[in-house]
Amino acid sequence: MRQKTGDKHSAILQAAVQVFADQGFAEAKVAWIARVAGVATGSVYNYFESKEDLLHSIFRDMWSRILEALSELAAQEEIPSAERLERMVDAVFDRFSADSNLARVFVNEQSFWMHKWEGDLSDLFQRFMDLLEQTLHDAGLKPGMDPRIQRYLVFGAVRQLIHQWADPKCPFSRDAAHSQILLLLRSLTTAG
Amino acid sequence: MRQKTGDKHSAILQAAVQVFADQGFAEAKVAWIARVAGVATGSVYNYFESKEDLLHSIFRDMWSRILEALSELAAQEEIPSAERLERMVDAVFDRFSADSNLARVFVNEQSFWMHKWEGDLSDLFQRFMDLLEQTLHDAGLKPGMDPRIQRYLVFGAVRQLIHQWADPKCPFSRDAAHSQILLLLRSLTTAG
Amino acid sequence: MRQKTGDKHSAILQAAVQVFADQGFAEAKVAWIARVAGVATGSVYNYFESKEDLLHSIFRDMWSRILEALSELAAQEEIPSAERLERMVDAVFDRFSADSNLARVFVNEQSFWMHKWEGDLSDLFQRFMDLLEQTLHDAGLKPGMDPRIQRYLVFGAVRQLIHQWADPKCPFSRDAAHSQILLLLRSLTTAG
Amino acid sequence: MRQKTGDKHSAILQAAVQVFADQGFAEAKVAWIARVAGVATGSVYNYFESKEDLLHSIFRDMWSRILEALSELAAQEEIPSAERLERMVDAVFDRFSADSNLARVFVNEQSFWMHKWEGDLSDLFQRFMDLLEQTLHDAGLKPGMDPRIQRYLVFGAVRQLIHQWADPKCPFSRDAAHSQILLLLRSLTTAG
DNA sequence: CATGAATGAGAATTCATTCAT
DNA sequence: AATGAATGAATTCTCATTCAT
Repeated sequence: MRQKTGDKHSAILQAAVQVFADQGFAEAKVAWIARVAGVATGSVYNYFESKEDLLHSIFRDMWSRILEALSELAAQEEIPSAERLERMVDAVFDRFSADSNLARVFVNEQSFWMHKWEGDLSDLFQRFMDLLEQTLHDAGLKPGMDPRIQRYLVFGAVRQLIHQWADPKCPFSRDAAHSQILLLLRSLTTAG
Repeated sequence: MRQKTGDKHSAILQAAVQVFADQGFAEAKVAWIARVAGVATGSVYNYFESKEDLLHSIFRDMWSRILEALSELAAQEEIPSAERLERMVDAVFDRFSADSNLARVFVNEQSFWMHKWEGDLSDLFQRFMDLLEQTLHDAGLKPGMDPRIQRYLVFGAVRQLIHQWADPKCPFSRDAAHSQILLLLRSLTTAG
Repeated sequence: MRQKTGDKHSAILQAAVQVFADQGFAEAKVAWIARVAGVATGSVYNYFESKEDLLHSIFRDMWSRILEALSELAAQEEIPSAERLERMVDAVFDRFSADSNLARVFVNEQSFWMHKWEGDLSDLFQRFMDLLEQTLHDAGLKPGMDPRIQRYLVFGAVRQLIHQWADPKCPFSRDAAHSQILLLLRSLTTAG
Repeated sequence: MRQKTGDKHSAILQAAVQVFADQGFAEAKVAWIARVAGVATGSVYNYFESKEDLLHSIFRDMWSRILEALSELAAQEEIPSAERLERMVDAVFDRFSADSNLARVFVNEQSFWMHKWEGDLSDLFQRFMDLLEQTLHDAGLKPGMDPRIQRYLVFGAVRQLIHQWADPKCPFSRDAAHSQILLLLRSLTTAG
């Protein structure tokens, strides 16, 4: 049963997510990713430029999907802005809940590589942060709060919860994490 | 050319912080750290077991100092608990404000390595998180908020601010960052 | 310049024998072995675990072949036992006469490494010594001689002749060496 | 209690014998030899040129002492030549029985280094072999036996017994080894 | 496109030796 | 002579990447 071309591309990506999550990018071996994906080592290079490109693709896909979801949300003006904020966070949460390996890659590698790569990926992330800022602003932050800075606080808080949740030894449930982040969001807005 | 004077141990550690910050741990070369420290390559191994031990020592020193400062704070019962919380965050902030290279190492490497090392270092970090939880509890979180989870939100928020602040292109001042994190803390407590 | 043809496994082994013979195991460089074998340094590690594994493989092959020859001999019960003993020694002699580099590796490294490795290789050597003991016993040692000990004397004597013979400056011929060892064997047996 | 100068020299030599026996020359660390000898690393170089010189000194002392003993023996013309041969072997045996670490160094390193060093040490060994040849000749080898070659057989046989005996797992006693080598010697001479 | 053996640049680490004290 | 921290050359082994098939 031959795999279709498209399958191989994503099989490799998925394998890379798993191996990067387990070993970290630096320790991950391309040959091992290929093994996990069920292809030959050389085949990886038929689909990706390099090991680094693999990570880059993972991040690009990840942020593209997240942005796509968030852009839809942002367009739905009938939703109250406070609820839009919560739904944004939900969307991010959902993305990582669905794939704890991706969550671990995000947590471990994003800081370093997003800083190192100065290209399209930073733009994607920037758009995400801008959306978050706008939404925070619309939701009505408490007096004195600067959405340009608060967005980082919110992002950092969510990132850390994802970090904990992606750990198999995490003592609290996804739902508990989720409700606590909502409480934080509400306390930041005048409504809270 | 044999260097005898000076504290090589610290010189190497400091050089390592700088090089790890610039290149990332994986890309950092021991020979380059030695060069920066002004010692021979082999001398690094007179003071540290391995490149990884270098990073471990950096983290141990970092968390030891932070914990020391926080332990003092925690003991000062005459300070109102809400203020203690703010001072705790100040202490962490101060530690990294004083050394932006250390901040970058913290931001880029902590997640991965703290998970990989399961030893004394995790304990140190755990004690930090426990202190944070206790202080949040004492400060009086809003109804429904679980200090076991909120501590991660607070830690993540602070971590992210440090991340931004350590970036030379960061558009806001350390003071602005600081006042915004205080606003967040206050909004989490009933007082806010 | 990518070499595809030929048996790299053997080429590397053969090169290793030569280089180990010339430089000694400790002084031999893997890169040099690769050069002699006409392959890239890294290719050595496609076929062998380590430099030590290279030596181990040399010894395993050597003893396997010798044991194979001796086992055949031992099975031929129609040959008088005294002659079997001589033929055994011949077989060992032939093996090393055919490859003086192998002889030098045997002479220089066997004592140390056979003691250091406690695994399958020792078993192989043990079987060789047991065969020798049995053959000495069958050939009829002189009164008072213990085959459990005499086998070491015989082995040591043969080993030393190989040692001398493998030296380019050796003043006597292979045949002279051979006839002298036969005289010794005969003097050990009642027939002598 | 300060050590006298002479003590340090021999303390280092003795430590070197032990460490070379345990680890092999190549794996032995000068720093460890110094530790065992109870001196500083640098002190080794006050008494010896190099690590290799240490081994060289060990061999020179060893062969000097052996030759000294054998020369005495050779001079005692009142002793029957057959007995002189046996006493020669005894002397060699005694030397190594008294120091099993020295025996192991002899067994493991002599072949390689004696070949590598082409100087005074080879001469010493040569004189030993010449004495052995002369003694074998005097003792009266069986017809057809060439003392130029038989001396190697005898040397190799004795060397191998020393090898076995120096192994802690050796199943036979020193005395058994000794009596078996005497039986071999006797069978080589017409008297046997 | 698929394969996986071959490549070789690169880096952490070791350790014999030196030398300032 | 004694010390032991400092040195840096040297080497094994790794692994991302290539390319002949």
